[in-house]
Amino acid sequence: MNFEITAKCPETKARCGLLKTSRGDVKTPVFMPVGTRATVKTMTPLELEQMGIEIILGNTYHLFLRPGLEVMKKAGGLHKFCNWKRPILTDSGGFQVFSLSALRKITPNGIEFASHIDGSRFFLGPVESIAIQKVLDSDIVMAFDECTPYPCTYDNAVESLELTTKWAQISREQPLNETQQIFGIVQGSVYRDLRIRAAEDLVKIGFDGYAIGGLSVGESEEQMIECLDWVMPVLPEDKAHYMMGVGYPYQIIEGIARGIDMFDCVIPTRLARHGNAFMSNGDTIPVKAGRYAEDMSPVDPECDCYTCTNFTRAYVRHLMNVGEVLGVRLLSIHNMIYFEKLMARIREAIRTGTFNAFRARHVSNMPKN
RNA sequence: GGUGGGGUUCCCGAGUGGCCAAAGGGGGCAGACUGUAAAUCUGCUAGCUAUGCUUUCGGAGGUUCGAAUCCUCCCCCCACCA
Repeated sequence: MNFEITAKCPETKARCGLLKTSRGDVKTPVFMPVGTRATVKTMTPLELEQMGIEIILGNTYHLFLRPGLEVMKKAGGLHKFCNWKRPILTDSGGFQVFSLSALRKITPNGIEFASHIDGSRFFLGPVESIAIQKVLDSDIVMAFDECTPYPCTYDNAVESLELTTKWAQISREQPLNETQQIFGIVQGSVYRDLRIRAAEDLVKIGFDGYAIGGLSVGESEEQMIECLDWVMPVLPEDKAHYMMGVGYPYQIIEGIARGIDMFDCVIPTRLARHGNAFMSNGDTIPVKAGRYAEDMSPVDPECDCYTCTNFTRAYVRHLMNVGEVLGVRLLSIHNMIYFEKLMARIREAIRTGTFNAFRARHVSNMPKN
């Protein structure tokens, strides 16, 4: 068993668990920082470890293009290359099918990409993606899927899902290193029957864990939650559930309430680079804005991270304003710790049976749309 | 002292008779960001009693229906020569 449930919320589907990998266990619910190009932008592995980060992401598409497989082989895999000793989950490149849609051509066996760097052509399908992830030697491999865009007609969603399911089967059949696990990805856009069928087909194939993809691509908050409500009852309870690409704190909390164990999102690091900081209640403030130019209070008065205990909003705003990299780093440190501590608080709330109350306190932060 | 070049909106800088409140940068301000083509992108940036009017292109005059653009004088800056 690669997943063990250690506590359950009496009122919701939330649970605490341990995701077991050969490079260590991961306490869930977990937020996984995104390290697309073999780095969680601006952060050192030591800093991440000290924050309590137990698993990060890497990306098949980006690492395949640069530095390329020869370098990865010579380095002895992604862990050694970037000196991260804890688990790594690699995304399959399926999201790039979505985000780089202008540069691709879909075929039955995969995607013909024009590299966003130099335009050179290459092919990425389930066979290629898994083979690359085998070289990367990530602990959790993701099946190669097509991240369906939104909006999407029913017919297009059917067509897309058929490919994703076929590719899931092929992905599952590819050889992996002994220590590697592989997760399947539920697509199906915002259509109930497609989402349910997608989940059922993946369960039939049988994966080490199950992800829900194709969310936070433009659909409403309600639609995102609805998809979880359709899919979660179909997924095996004793496997890890991963909500891909999500999200904001209130979205994470709602996901956990529905039985999600794993999340990843660029939000903490990207917003940091763009000058925004998370507050303890889940809101963000634009620290780089002129209104903070003379604000001598900490970025978040309730936070005890290195940034908040040593520097003022005025200083961070100044650094951002003049383009000093330290501003970006200080905000990245703060936002990363905010997310890690949010997850720790949630795990504690689940263990002590107070998760639903915790959740209620965060509901007010949900935007109305 | 002589010769040449130049002074433009917060800054740099384009414009050399009407399509100019004046390109483009920068700076400033606001917003966006969800399995990272993102330390990025978008919008606004003279004033007003606002489908129009007022002030603005070193200063003062002038030519013209009309001037940032042409003419005269003045002030200042830069380069080279003495």
